[in-house]
Amino acid sequence: MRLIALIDMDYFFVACEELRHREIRGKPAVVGSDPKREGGRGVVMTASYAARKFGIRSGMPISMAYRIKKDLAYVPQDFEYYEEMSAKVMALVKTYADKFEQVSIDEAFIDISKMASGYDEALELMKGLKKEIREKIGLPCSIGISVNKLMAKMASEGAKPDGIKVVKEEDAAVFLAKKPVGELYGVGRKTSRMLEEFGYRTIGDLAKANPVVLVERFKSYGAELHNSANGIDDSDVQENWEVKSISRERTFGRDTSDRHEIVKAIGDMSKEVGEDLKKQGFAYKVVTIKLRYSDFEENLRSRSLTHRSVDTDEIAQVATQLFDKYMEKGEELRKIGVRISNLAKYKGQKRMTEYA
DNA sequence: TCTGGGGTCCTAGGACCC
DNA sequence: TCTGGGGTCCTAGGACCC
Repeated sequence: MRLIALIDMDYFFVACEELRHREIRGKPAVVGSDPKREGGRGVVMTASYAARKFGIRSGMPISMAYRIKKDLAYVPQDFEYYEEMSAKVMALVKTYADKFEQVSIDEAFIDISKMASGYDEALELMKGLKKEIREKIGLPCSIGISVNKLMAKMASEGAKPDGIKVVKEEDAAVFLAKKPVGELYGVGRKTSRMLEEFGYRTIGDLAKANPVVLVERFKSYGAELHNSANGIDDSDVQENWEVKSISRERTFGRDTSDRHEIVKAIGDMSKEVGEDLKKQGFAYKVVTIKLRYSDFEENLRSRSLTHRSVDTDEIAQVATQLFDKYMEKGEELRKIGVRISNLAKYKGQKRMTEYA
């Protein structure tokens, strides 16, 4: 039997800010853009539990949060600081793992099949990890323990906030059955609406559904849905994960069609993308720009280079060419983005042609 | 209510080659 | 004159997650 845990940091960005701003501890606070800044565009990235009591949620427009509660503590995001804190947490988590996979800035799966011989030992082990994160770093987290990644993730949702939950293999079906389909990992708004239209309201409904019918209705995704609803997931904790793309995007303070302003933004973002590329030692092949217009219509335009490149100046050149070629004249842009992809490790000694 | 930024994975049509 | 498949790459878009 496998034993997998998901460590999920609680309200991570705000929790990090509470460490260095004692005055907001336990208070309603959010990390996100400044609602009083020009335009006031942006969303709540993280809300403290005290803020959630007022109905404030992450992803909510910051202007809406401001309407609900003007005297929230609005803290601007500081990703470098969160990355630093994340690295400290992840270093600790690794010491408790046979296998370790970081899935986001504040979440990681670990395989503890060898470190623990059963659910009880796994629970004791994770209590130790949780205590150490709290004492050495000062941050709260929630931990889910089960027999695969999917169930560990689902268990962690039930552990929040600041808890640990074990879901044994034999209890998985009951644990999932009554939850709405939208709570199943991998089911978002669109799919959950479609599922409900077909009459699948709970995860249990989906689990009992005929898989053949699900495949008819959702193609290959149908089979996956059926497995997930039954708590089945054979995927491994992936240790050697490599980044596949690097991107930056920026929303303008107000919509613009000013070429100078846009090209400047493309240049700035291309530079940042290029710096990341160098830091991580990759070569890239594809440059993509993302255009979001005033009406939220979004277009991607990309070009593949003939060879993999490490030339960071070329990112801005290609991105600007794409912009000039595809930007619809007279339209106003809300957001512009630059991405490089089709990455491969680049080792300085080798000649470029080997990466073609 | 009016909507960020960083990612991943999947699908699908067309081009091109054998 | 009309007709195959298979494989791979390119491009665009969509859904999802945190």
